[in-house]
Amino acid sequence: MPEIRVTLPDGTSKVFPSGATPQQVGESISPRLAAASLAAKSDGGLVDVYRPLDHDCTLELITERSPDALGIYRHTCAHLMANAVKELFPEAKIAIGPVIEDGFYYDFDRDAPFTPEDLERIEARMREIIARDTPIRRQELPWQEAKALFDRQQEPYKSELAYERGQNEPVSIYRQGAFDDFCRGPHLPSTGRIKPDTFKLLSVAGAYWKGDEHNKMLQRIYATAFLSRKELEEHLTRLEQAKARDHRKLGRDLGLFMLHPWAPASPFFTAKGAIVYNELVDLMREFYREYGYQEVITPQVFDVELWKRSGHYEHYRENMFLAEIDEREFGLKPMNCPGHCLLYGSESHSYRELPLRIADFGRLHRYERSGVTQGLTRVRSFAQDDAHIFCRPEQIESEIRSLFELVRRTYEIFGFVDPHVYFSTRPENSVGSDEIWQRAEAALDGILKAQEAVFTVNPGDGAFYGPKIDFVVKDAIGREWQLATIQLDFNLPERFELSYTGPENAPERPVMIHRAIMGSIERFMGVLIEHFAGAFPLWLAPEQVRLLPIADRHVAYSEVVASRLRGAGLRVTVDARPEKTGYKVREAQLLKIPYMLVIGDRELESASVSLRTRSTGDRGSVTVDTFVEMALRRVESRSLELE
RNA sequence: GCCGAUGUAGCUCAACGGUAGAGCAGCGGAUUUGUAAUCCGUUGGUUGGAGGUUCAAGUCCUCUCAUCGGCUCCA
Repeated sequence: MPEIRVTLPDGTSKVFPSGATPQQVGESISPRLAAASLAAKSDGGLVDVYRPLDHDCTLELITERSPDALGIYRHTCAHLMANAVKELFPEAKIAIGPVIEDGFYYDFDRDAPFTPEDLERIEARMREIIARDTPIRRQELPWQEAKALFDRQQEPYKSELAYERGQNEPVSIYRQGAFDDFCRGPHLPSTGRIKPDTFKLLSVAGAYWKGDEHNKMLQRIYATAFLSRKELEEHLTRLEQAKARDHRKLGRDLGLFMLHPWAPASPFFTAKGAIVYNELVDLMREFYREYGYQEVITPQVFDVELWKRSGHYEHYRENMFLAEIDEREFGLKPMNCPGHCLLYGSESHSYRELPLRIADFGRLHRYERSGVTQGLTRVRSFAQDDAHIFCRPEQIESEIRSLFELVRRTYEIFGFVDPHVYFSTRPENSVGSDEIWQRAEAALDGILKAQEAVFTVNPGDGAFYGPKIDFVVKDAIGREWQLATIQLDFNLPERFELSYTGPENAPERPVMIHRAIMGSIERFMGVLIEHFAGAFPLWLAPEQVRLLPIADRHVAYSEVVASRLRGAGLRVTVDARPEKTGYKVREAQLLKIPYMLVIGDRELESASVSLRTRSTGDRGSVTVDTFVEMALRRVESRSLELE
């Protein structure tokens, strides 16, 4: 009998008869290891524990401790769920069921929708199938046979997949009892290996077959699973906590913004919310002074001639608010760039003026399809910390380098330390010469590498007019939000025939850099609310200090202190209601007001205040001067700390 | 836009097809209070909107609007 040599992770190797399984290899090391193995990794590829090994190879048994374990476990859970659905609803057709970041899902085609009660039944049936401890077995077969099998089972989606995948690779199916699934594997060796209290079905959602909106909409069941009950519970707790810092809930509870059905997806900022909003804008204005930007104000409504010239009428019209007035068609601006091109083009420019950095906080309106809008993070009416830099090609690199610094410095203030960077390169359908694209991409690439930034390349995902860099941060619920964007544009200057006079006294074409650091102020604020769970750093807090006089006789002194603080530029209120201190403290805490100053007889006598911070509670007595000095220092440095 | 869910007082939630309610908030009064809820009283609603079924609709049906979870989209 032929023999094979199996090399283990510790470097040792053993000889086994050909056809030995990872399971058997494991048993030769330790029966406990074999029993704990979910799957195995051989020559870098994942295999089932019962898959015969037929040549010399490396082998690593995958236990729960392995990083590959969770994915395999979840994938087997997905099959288990589909198995249960088919038993309960034989008419449902199975589509695909992949593992995702926090769990897995499975798509089904069925006329009747799945109800929450159905989910409970499915979960219960999954546990029954676990109790049966049905073996799960892999079978490799020619794609024609796989397709024929699924045709017999009237599973059109699986049949289609078998046909498509079979053209390029060998195919396999996994069978557990009467349930067959088209799958690459590997899987746990039996349904009994899933622990019955480690998964949970979460929700039902519509999803198009193959993600194409022209295809049929299927029903997707989202679920999650972990290797232990404890981890599952921790995950569910995290979801609960995320809900508590949802900016839509906090926005209402803290009185920051509201929405009205008559202005769908267009937030109203209250006086408090507007304070936060304007502090964000002021921060950018401060940077603009330092970085040499000039701020402009441009119109909201333009004749569509502008949008035809810019290309928006052709490429962006479905996202624009259009209106016909006086037999003329107008469009509300969705972006500032075309307006800035008109501004640039309205006078002649010398190369000596460049780079020209034109900033604009103008309101933008984009018609977002109903169903895609969300709180502050996806809206129809918003402003960006938008700017367009008109420069010479050789200035691109230093401008972008400086933008990187600006992004880093801005995000640092909020404690966003690791935005993910995406670099999108030239798409198929693009404008501009090869030479200038190469230069643009090389510049971006060089800068990214020089920054030692970790970045992901999205080949061919750039704008048609130039490559772009996006910065993405994660919010409290793990959703990723694109904030900053930097785009190189050779197209609009061409379309608007922009020029400047070069050193040779000849007209030259400027390059445009579109850039936003916060992105949309609305979205940025939404992300910030979640990031801080509503507890804004002092400089952003709408109400920075609340004075809490203990009794009526302390109110007058409290007003004196309040005037002193207001005079120093702090945002202060006095809670003079005849309530107990505990009541006032509770309310101030719930509003996440950074500082509470309790004022009673002792403070009155010593011209002091008793300081309480929202984060650490009672800090004892300080003089008013000491408090003002400390608070101002925190505001001016935009500190994230309160003391 | 598509699939599904939800919509009752400012907020959180009740109400079998049979008289729309509670707590908190608000308002009035009492209380003068030392670091997360003092007590009493009280206002508040075209049950998102429009139709329909029924003796009777918050409840059932149709349409519509908004929001939520996804899909698609997201220069």
